[in-house]
Amino acid sequence: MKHGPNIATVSALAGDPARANILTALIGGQALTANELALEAGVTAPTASGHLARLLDGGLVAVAKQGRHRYYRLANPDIAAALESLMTIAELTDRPRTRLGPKDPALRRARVCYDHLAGELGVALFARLCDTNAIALSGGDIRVTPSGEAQFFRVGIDVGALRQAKRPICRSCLDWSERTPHLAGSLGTALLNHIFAAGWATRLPGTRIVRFTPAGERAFASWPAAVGPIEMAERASAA
Amino acid sequence: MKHGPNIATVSALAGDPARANILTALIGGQALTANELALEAGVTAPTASGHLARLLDGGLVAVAKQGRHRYYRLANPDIAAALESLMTIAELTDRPRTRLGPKDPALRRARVCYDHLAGELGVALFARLCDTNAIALSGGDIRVTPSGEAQFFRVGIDVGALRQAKRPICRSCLDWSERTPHLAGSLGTALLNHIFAAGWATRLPGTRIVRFTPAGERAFASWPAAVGPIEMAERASAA
DNA sequence: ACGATCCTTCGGTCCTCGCCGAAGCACCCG
DNA sequence: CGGGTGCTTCGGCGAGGACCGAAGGATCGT
Repeated sequence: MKHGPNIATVSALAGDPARANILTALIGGQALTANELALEAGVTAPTASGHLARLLDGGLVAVAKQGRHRYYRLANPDIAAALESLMTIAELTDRPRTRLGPKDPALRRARVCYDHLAGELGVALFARLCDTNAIALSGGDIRVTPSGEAQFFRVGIDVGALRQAKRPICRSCLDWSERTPHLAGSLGTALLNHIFAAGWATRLPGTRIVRFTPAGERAFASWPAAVGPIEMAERASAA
Repeated sequence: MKHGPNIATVSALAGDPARANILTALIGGQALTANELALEAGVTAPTASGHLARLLDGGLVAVAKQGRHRYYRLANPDIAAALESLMTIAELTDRPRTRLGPKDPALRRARVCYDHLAGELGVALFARLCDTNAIALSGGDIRVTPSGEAQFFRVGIDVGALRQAKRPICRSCLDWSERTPHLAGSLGTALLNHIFAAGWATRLPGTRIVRFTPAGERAFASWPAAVGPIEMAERASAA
């Protein structure tokens, strides 16, 4: 009567409002202390502590103690992806059609999804990478094409180096606000890091919101630049 | 302090063992009666009825009354996709490393995911379609290529007709046993229907298992169409 | 070494919710 | 129009667990 993995235990963990708030806060990607999470969840410290112990036991979060602080974070990027995927169906099924707060439009525009970019701009980036053939489907996984690798190299991202790590380079992550995928994986992380390093955007403290400067958004809109035929030839002959 | 859709309500619905069993049973794709679901969940009829009322209210399932029977089914294919995605992380985080029953290998081999094929063979099919350039990434969505459309047409699947419906043709769905996507959407449904119509496989009654005949599996292995020499050359030069 | 800060464990209260048996509708059949 | 079947509602029981205040480690600063 029951086959396959048991959904119930995991769902029950995410099913409590306080724990859901904690998990949602952690999608931001940065590790938070128990007190910060208690505040975020709207419960007292002891209550939050109990919840965190449960999440830890369930394998959804991990902890790193540093002095008298304990920094909690999601156990791995897949958890973030699953949570976003849960949000997509919550968005559909929630009865009180999501009373959207003032920050909501900004969240939908651009936000952090654990360690990569999500929202309209995240989805747009993904679409751009597809349209310029920088990435392509390959046997159920997403792959960086040779021309894409050259593109990324020109803007300072070394895909070859990313290949060393065991973590997947490209992974799709379903965007809850756009209902279409955006790019996760180590390449997604590298791209987001570049956006911050270039000063195109900053994080709104304490939220997942990514705020682009006007100039930054202009630069981002045609990034990474498509490789022209001349550069292609140069690069080919150089290699 | 809380932004975005509320995960908690949806997760709480899936967080009860009885309800989780009900939902898992419904991933099979066929609508089941309240009594069948009660049996599946291991609870009495009144209890199941209460759970179903809750799932209905939460928008996770839909019901169609037919005579004195009430047939319950998942509210839409996206729910099935989200549930499979939940299974992927349940598979990772569950403490008692998934005691696999006797049917488990068959489930992993090939199973129904609401209305399309999942498991090893489902993932293999998806990979084959990518490798033969029948489908490709396009702006965050999966698209049927012209050559793919011709391929499908040859085996009796009219993609043009599928385009009439508002339902997306291609959609990726994360496979919990393979941890890599397989094909959902109306094309995925059409492909699965073809598999049954051709007599290559049958459903094991009362389960999600799809049992291929030896001959059927051989035919399926190089389906829809072997790559012609011209396309092969194209791919070779591209790489 | 002392207080301050962060976090957890403990004890106790309260309430939600899962569960069943029995009764009540709704519908089909003879 | 009764009897049988499928499903739901009702009443009551019991357990799990969410919550907080207070107290107990652990660790830093001075």
